[in-house]
Parts: sequence; structure tokens; C-alpha cells
Amino acid sequence: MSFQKVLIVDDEAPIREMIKLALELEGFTCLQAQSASEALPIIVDQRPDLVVLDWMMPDVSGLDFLRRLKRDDNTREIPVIMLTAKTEENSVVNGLDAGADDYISKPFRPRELISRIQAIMRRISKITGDGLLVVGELCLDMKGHCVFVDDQLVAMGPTEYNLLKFFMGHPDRAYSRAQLLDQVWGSNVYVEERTVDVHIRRLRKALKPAADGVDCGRFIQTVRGAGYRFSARLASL
Amino acid sequence: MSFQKVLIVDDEAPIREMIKLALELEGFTCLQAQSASEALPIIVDQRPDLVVLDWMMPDVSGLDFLRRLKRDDNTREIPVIMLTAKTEENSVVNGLDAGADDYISKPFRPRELISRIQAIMRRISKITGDGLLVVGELCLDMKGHCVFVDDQLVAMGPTEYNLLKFFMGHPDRAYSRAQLLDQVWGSNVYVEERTVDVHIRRLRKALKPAADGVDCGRFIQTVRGAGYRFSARLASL
DNA sequence: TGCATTGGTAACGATAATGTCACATTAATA
DNA sequence: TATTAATGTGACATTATCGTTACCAATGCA
Repeated sequence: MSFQKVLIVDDEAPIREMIKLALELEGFTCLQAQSASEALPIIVDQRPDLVVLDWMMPDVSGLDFLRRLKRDDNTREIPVIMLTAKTEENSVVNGLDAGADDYISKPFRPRELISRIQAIMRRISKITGDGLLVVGELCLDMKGHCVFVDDQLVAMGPTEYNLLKFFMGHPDRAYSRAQLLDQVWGSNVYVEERTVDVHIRRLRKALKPAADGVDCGRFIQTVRGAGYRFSARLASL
Repeated sequence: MSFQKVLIVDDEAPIREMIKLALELEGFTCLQAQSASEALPIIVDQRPDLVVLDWMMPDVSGLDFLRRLKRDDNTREIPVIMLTAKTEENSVVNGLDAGADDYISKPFRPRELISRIQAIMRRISKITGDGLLVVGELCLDMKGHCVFVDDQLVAMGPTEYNLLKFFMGHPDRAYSRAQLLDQVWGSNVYVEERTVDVHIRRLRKALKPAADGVDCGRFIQTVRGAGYRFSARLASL
């Protein structure tokens, strides 16, 4: 199980805590730093999967710090999201030029930050080097062509496997039955849309034993009138 | 149902069709008019999100028509893209002065038009790059097809979702029941106007749990005799 | 061939969503 | 205040959508 570590660099503790809280609810592990000088060793040692970087810091400017990170081979790969105030929005361009992956202007809704982070996570770390697709407690081994839930092997048919593979590669997004048929079955076959339902059912059943007790759409939610959506964790209840 | 409606005003049908085709591939809904006199009623009662306006029209000059739109309170906010021939390029300045948002000189590549349109849509609509519609404490995830209030997932039916999506895309403006039926239900279905009331009620109810205690039209205000208006701000009491 | 596995479909029950109504409540007006 | 119109609200029947099971065809394999 790979934890997704996020480093929050901001000099205001309340903001750090707010972000931390929101992210931890979504299953991220959070690290904190209140200045650039504090952040650097953490980045080097802990290698977070993502840095959320306030643009206004006491010691070094966000832009300078970002440039430094992107100059260093060791830290270049780590994606950065900028936090900018409304009045600093012109610096956004500089930030993006300097290698930031996204920006959010304060004040922002936690939901927005989370979505951005998830988008970036999705972009960068969908598939590990060894052909593993890991989302939450689900692990799909593309080489071995098998699926683990909480490190436990679960059996399923080829179609269910393909379906799950697609879902894990495209989480948190609703797909219509037609889209799923296109993506998983192929765009040139004709099968009834309801067939998707049946395979969703089979996939859910396959994932269920490991899903502790109640599965209630733990991984696959039905979006009534729209289709189905995969996500690793239940949206906040 | 897409809420990004574009009205194409041009006297040459092939050009209209070409633009229409390109835009529909990108998910826009298209309306057409071949003259200014035909365009005006469409603009008034369908309220497109954007008007693509040919500068050379049989009845009224593009400039005059544009001025008329910008004089009227009801149509002033609707952005306009001019289509100008190479030889008319000096009129671009006049057009921009009169309130046009952008221009494209013919001949143009469809791709270019779409890019410009999308740029304008992005500017005016509150849709972020990730398909998030964020207004105040409301967040509608178009990809995930779900809604958050204060970062808390709220459940609602498809119609309520569509209604809210429309409202969030067109805030601070009152819409009659007939207009809402057109925009949300579609212009070709017949349902009682009072049905809107019921769905407004259901939407309010869905948004209420998060609306601390008193919701009293926190998001959706009724405009007596006119219809309903969505706004994230508290109505001045 | 016989058997097991898988995939697609139909059918049926369960559930959610929808539109409409009746009635309550509120606002506007005289 | 009395009256009227507009809106809010809960309940209902109807319909649409979804979950689930059973079944049969196709496939692969021993």
C-alpha cells in the first residue's frame, strides 16, 4: 500500500492545518513546513509525492524556491502546486513557467485543492515502474494479470479485470454505459448497454469479500442516470 | 444536456454548418440565424452563452447590430465574437470598441474558432480546467457528476443536478419557469411550469443540510412573479 | 466429447426519480 | 384587515432506472 505524501509549505499554521485536515480525510499523508528553509530538508529526505507551496513565505520567495527545486535533479520530478493570493495572480504565469504544475488562488475551497491534487496524482503516478496499478487498497498487477485487495488475491473474469483496469486508470469520474463499452469492450462491438450492469455486478462481487463487511459501493458507485464511477475511497459521508 | 449554447449569425449556410459541426464536436449546442432580424428574438428568448457574429449581413451591419446588443441591458452581457473578412480588418477596432470580445478573420480554421470560443467560455464561465464548477461553498464536479457543499457530498436526483449545474453556470440572474424548463428539461418537452417549483424545492432541500440552520434561499432565491435566481452570496436582507 | 469458464441477454423485483395534485403558507394589494 | 395571487410543501401514482438472478451460447481445454 503506497501512501501519498503531501508536503504543505505555508507560514500560516491555520492554513496548513486546514489543508492537512482536508487531505487526511482523503487518505493523504501530510508533512508540514512553515518556511522554505524548513521545507528543503524534508523534501530531500522524505520525498513527498507532491508539494503544496505558498507563494508568500518569510524567507525565500515562492518563485525562487520553486526554481531551486526544479534545478536540482533530485527534486525536479516532484510536482508543485502554488498557493497564490488573488493579488498575486500575475505571478501565476511565472510560476507555471518555472515548472509548477498547477496553482490555486486563495481563498479556495478545500474540495478544489483536493481535486487538483488528485488530478496531479493521477497524472504522475498512475502506473508504477513494475506495471502495478495502485489505487487505495486496490492493486492491479498488469504483468501478472491479477488483482489484490488489501494484499489479498481476488479472482475475477477477464472482462471484470479489464473493467477494473480501466476504472483504476480513470478514477473519480463518471462514465456512461456507452463509454464503458467503448473503452473496455472496444468501439466496434455491439452489446447491450445493460450488459455493463451485469459485469459491474460481477466486479463488485469479486471485490466485495475484501471490502470489509458492508461494501455499499465502496469502489464502484452508480451515478443514477449517468453511469458508474470508480473511486478508491468513499466520498465523505 | 449541454449549457454552452452558441448562436451563429451568418447569411451563408455552408459557413454556419461548418462552424456548427466543429462546435458540436466539442460539445457545444448550436443555434443558427441567417440575419440580424432573425438573430434578435433567438438571443432574447434562448439566451445563448455566446454569439458568433458575421460582420457582413444582408439587413443590418454587424457593427450596428453589436451596438444594439450592447445597449440593451438584457443582452449586454452576452459575449460576441466577430467574423470579419480580411478586407474589413479596420472594422475590427470599431467592433472591439463597441463591445465585441474577440474577432476572427475569414478564412479561418475551425480549430482556431473553437480555441477562441473555449477561451472566452473559460473566461466567462466558472468552470475550472478540471471540470469543476465552484461558486462560493458549492462545488459541482462535472466529471464525477456529483456535488459538494462545504466539502461534503450531497445527494440529489439527476434533474436537481442539471438544475444546479445550470444555475451555477448562470448565477445572479433570474430565470422564469419557462426558461428553466427550456434550459434544463429541453425545449421540446411539455411539463407543467409548477413542476419547476417542486424541483427547486427538492434542490433546496438537498443543499440544505449544509446550509447551517436557516437556509432561507441561501442559494436559490425566488423572484416573485418572475421565477428563481441562483447566487452564492447572501441576498441582502 | 464432456466439462468448466466466461460472456451476453432476458426477465423480474426493488428502488429511485418524476410530474402532478391538493392544500398550506406567504406576499402583495386594496 | 380582507382578498387574491403566487409560492411552498407533502403525498401520490406512474414511470424510469438499476440490481440481481437465471439461463443459454460460445469458448477453451483435458
